[in-house]
Amino acid sequence: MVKQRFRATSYDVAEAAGVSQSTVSRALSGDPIVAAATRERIVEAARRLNYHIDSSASRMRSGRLNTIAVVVICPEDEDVRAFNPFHYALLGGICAAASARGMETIVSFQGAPDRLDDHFERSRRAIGMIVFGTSENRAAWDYFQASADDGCHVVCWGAPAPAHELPWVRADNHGGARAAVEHLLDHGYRRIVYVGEADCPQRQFAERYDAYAETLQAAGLAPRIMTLEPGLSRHEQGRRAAAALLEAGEPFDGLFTACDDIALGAMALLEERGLNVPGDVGVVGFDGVKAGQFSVPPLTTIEPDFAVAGKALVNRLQALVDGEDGPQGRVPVRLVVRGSALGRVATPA
Amino acid sequence: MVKQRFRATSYDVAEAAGVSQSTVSRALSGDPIVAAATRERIVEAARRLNYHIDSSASRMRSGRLNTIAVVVICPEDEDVRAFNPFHYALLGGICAAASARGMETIVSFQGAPDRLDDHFERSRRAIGMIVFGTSENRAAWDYFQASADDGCHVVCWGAPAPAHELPWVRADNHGGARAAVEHLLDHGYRRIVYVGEADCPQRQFAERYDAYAETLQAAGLAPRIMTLEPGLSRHEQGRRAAAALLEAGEPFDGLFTACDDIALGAMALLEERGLNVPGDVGVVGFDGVKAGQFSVPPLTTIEPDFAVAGKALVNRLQALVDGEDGPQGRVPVRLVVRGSALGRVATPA
DNA sequence: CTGAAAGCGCTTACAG
DNA sequence: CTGAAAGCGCTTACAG
Repeated sequence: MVKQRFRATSYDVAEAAGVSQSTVSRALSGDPIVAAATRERIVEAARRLNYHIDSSASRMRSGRLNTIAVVVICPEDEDVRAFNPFHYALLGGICAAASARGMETIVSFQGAPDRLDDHFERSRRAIGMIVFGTSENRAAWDYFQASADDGCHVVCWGAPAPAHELPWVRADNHGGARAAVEHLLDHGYRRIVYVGEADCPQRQFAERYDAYAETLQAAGLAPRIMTLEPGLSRHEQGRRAAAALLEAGEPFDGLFTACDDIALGAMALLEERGLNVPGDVGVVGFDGVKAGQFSVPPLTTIEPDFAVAGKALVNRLQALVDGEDGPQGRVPVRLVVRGSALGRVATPA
Repeated sequence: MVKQRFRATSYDVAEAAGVSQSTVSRALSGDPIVAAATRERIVEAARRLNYHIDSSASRMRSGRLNTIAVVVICPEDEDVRAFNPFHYALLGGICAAASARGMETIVSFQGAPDRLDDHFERSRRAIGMIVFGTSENRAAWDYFQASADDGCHVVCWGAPAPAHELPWVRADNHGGARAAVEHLLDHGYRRIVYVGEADCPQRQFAERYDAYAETLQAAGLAPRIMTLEPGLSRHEQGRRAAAALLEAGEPFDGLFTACDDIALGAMALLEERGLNVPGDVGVVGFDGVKAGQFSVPPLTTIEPDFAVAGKALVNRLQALVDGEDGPQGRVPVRLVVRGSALGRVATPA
């Protein structure tokens, strides 16, 4: 219970173990040249004195940083409540992957245009940055693109805008969208509309649309897109898109949406208007967010492997820092079948 | 686009500005004693050379750390997908509060018993730790309790076990639970059951139960509790509890649950069994998680102020480090009225 | 208001 | 296999 005021240095350990300070440093950094018996004495003395290597001193002398900065781009108002939970799962995957590689993660949530900050690498706090989050905050993405242009090491999830040339890691959007559409087709849905954007800052959405269109055409069916109203939450965009589809009058019986939040919004509106999901309309989302487990019906979705995504981002950043400009990364996805696209119910008329 | 190999030091800036290195250090650290004209020359030179203070060197020399470690306790299998989104919102609040105080946050997700780690403070990476997450991972909580006993500075959200004596910050569970129960009463519900635990490691749950019971008794009604099956997800616990209530046969028309995920599970089961929420049963949760916005009906809940919670935790940790053992913290909550407790529908019989 | 100098606690050639 | 010594890049008394 006693808080220690005294903090041991490597000199204290050296004295206690009867060796020089440099030998302590070698022993505790795992240098195999140190004799086993010597190492044992040193480790024991360090334990007794509750000694731990001072990270600042070690970093300064060695130049090795062993830290990654993770920047989560939020909406400009920085409201984290409304934030897409997909990004939180990705954050967890990145932190776990970094930890598995013996690296630490400095995490910052950035949104407000006047508070964007990329000092991490310049001040030698981190070897580089992993950036991800909402593609809506254009100012933030432009800012970190500028950081990269300026010599910082930046890797991102997604890569939002065509103009942005950041090294990226993405989901297998093609395979995922194909699996989603095939799932709908297999369950008898034929008039399947894509809800999202085909030509938008969020490149991943465009990839999902392309694979959707290809898969439908391969089945001899025509693609159809319902685009989103800008400036709204994904959920609200989904609601409005579904409403617009009903208003348009053109019949449809399936929705493949650019992300889960859009799907949840669309489902809610369809139910309100008296349509049954999946009996009248089948719905498949993309992201694997937790809320989809609890919706009524539970949402069938495409879920990226968050652990693999985290590893891929960390590896890519390390490679970039090491000067290897490796290939872009793709993260595998899987179809999570829940209740929202289990098949049409034949209705009279 | 050119990556700079050269990294300027304060000596380079000194030379460029025609002053000594110590003056550069003073000017850039904001020491007001430096003449305005000198400071200007220095700032300009630093900008030109793209100079930034080396964080390791600064920390080593000054001893000031300016970093907080944030430990998010996960389930032992470290599956971040199943993780309560409430904790993510709290994480965001903490990072924002730290940033507003000019501090950085090292974030780690810890779950597996053999990978628990509290080296942050010992190795001078951080001034202390803010710990929160699932109360189910007892081994992890015991571990960080031991860290605190051992002299580390630890502040937590909630404080899970009675045996744990960590400094904490908690929601205003009393006020929140009272508001929840009063909302149910105001909308005509009379047989209101608490779903959760009254006597459990999660102290916050106990506080919510106590206020629930008090409020009911003040209205001349009898409290009733339906406890949870251990070892399941909160959602599944909610389902089972609702099923058990139906089986018990004793009539009820309202549920106040210990957290939102329990409420969502309970609502799903009630709907499956043909009961209408809120027409037959009113439901109010606690946490303000996003999934509650999208459930059918949307979940009425008690939401803590995440920004205030983050600030309170950061302040409390700083005070602890400064040797001021201030009072425990309470974070205000607000009732978020959505659709799940809008009133009974009078049904025949 | 500014400069010369010491020193924070390590890692790592270099020498033996 | 181990030790003596230099030095990473700052901050901060001390002197002027």
